[in-house]
Amino acid sequence: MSQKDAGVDLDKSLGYLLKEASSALRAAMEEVLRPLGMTVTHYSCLELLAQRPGLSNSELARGAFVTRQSMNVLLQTLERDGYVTRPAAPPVGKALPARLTPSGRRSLEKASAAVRSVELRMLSGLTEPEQTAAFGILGSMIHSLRDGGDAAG
Amino acid sequence: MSQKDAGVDLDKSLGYLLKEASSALRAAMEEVLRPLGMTVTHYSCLELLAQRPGLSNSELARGAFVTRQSMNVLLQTLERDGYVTRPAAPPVGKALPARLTPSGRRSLEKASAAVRSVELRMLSGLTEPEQTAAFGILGSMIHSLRDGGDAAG
DNA sequence: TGACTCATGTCAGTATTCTGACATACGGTG
DNA sequence: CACCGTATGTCAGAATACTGACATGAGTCA
Repeated sequence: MSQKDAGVDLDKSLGYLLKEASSALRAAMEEVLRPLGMTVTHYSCLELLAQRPGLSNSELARGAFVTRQSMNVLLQTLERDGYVTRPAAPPVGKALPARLTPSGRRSLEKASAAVRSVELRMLSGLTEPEQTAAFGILGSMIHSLRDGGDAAG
Repeated sequence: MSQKDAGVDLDKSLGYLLKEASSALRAAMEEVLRPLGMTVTHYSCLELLAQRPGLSNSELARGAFVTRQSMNVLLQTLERDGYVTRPAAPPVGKALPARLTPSGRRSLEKASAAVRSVELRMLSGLTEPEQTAAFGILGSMIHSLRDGGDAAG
């Protein structure tokens, strides 16, 4: 009731829009990943590993925006299912470098294609200059949020 | 190891950046909301209610990007703590219109100021034209994601 | 060498959210 | 009036992620 016809002049703050966009992206990714039996975090881990082989559990966790503990649970599943391998003993320190197996790489290929289609759809409404601008804008927002605004010149 | 000095040329896809920005924003919000004993979803619900009094549980859920079930749990807590009121019986249909109590409104004021400071910090790295562009860009991305790209002219 | 700090992996418990399912209430249609 | 599709609130169970805490390994410094 009053969902589509009401003006919905809610916040329309950039923060709300950002959350809305992120939510829409996640939903779209889940939709195309589900038929492949993969979750977004699942995919993120594999993609991270493909681009930077040998990442440790903690590094993977940071890259996927989850805790070490959550990523560890996921890695155990991926390892059990044969998508990822980790040495029995750490080569140095405590960090166990993870790597994709051929099976993991194959699985990632399909998922990667699916996700790419979502990203292309997301970009389809933007002009090239807008796409370039989006990179800079999001980058600036992240930087300001992390370093504390304009204080960290 | 190799976290700050490595190039981190990861995806750098717009999707990843969007997730990164959203994650940074959420973390920043949690940080300023925690001293007030509030979570992000908690705050979102109150803010939604302030701007659109009488929203139902389902409508609030959509606005906060969670399920009806999750929002219902939250609403019960907010009701118990005296921040929100709902009539015992639905005036029409099954939807129970929720409203902020004076206590809820007071609580929201502080939270709102805190969140606003975060949003200002996020915007501090952007020029005015960039801020305007950000609205349009995020809006376009959401639209394309929801309606299926350029197919829905 | 010994103490200190930091990062990592891991265990345990908790919290939050989600999926599935059901009954109810409104609106449209025959 | 009866039927059907949609939307809502709600209950129950499962999945997921988080916080807290601990021991280990590496680097630094006296």
